[in-house]
Amino acid sequence: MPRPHRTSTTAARVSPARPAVPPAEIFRRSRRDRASETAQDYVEAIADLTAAVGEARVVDLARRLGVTHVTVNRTLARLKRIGFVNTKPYRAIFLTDVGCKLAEESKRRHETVVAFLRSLGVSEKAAEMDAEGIEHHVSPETLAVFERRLRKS
Amino acid sequence: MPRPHRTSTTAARVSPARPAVPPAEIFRRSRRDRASETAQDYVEAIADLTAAVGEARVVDLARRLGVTHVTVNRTLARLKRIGFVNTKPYRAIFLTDVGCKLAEESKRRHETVVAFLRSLGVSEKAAEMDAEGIEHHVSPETLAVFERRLRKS
DNA sequence: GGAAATATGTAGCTTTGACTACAAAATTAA
DNA sequence: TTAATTTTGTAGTCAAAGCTACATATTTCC
Repeated sequence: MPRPHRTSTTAARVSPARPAVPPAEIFRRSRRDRASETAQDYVEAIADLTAAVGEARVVDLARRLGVTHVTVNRTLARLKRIGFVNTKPYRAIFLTDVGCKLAEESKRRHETVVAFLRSLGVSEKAAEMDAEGIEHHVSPETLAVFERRLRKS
Repeated sequence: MPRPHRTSTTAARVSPARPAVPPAEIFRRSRRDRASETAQDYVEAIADLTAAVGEARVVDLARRLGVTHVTVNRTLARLKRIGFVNTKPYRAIFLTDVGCKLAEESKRRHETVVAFLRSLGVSEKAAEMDAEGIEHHVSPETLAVFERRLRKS
């Protein structure tokens, strides 16, 4: 016979554990972040390409992001629906004002994270690699701490 | 009339840009990381619960992770398929040796990231929140840097 | 101008992770 | 020993992000 059931409340009380930071909330935020990661990667790539070669096109994005052009198309459709980009069939992709703002924020965050890691002695390669994942999970508070540290060094 | 096409190679050459770290590779790794995040979150939660209350059960995991029990069930099926957990209907969930090892690594990484952020002056709440997302993207090199810094302080 | 090359688009499939609604098993309590 | 509660499981849906294969535009180049 299996072990006894415990009521929700009891179970919660039984594990007072350590620092006592909300439980599920943390994971919920983490998941929310994940949902916007793709959007940020795309608008950033679009901004970069536009700045570098004058326009962002599907193939360029596909190459840059390491996915097929089909995936790019599908994702762009979503970004258009959300209001981050403007697209017309067979034309270059443009950011909306909102998308542009997001791209700038993302870029700033990305650069801050890279610079911070570099300042700690992390290699350029690792800093770039890690930053790509980390940047999406850095809260304003932590970002401010990174920036302060950078100014000090 | 739309703009001229450029060949792949040309496009690549046109943007020598900054540090010159591979392009698509970075995003590919980032996506790979994302795929294993869930697994790590689950095995860590299972290990924690087992340590705290003697066993990990579906409802507990659901509460902890902030999802429904259905989601937990589906994910556990995948983790079982991959070989991280052992489950039997209506029984508690156990980690395999492999799952256990992963849980330990994850926990260590998590704690290191939290401690490192705290040492910089980030609040406990923000440190916990950010670490949950960040930990999955910290390379061994960067982790080592964090640890070295912690020992120094 | 027309053929070849390149880019873009569409159809259809897969996996993951999330959900609601409903059904069945196990535990607790009366 | 039932009845109520709680837990677990199952069916079926959805959206995101990935893919291959095929079709259509556009550009380039001879």
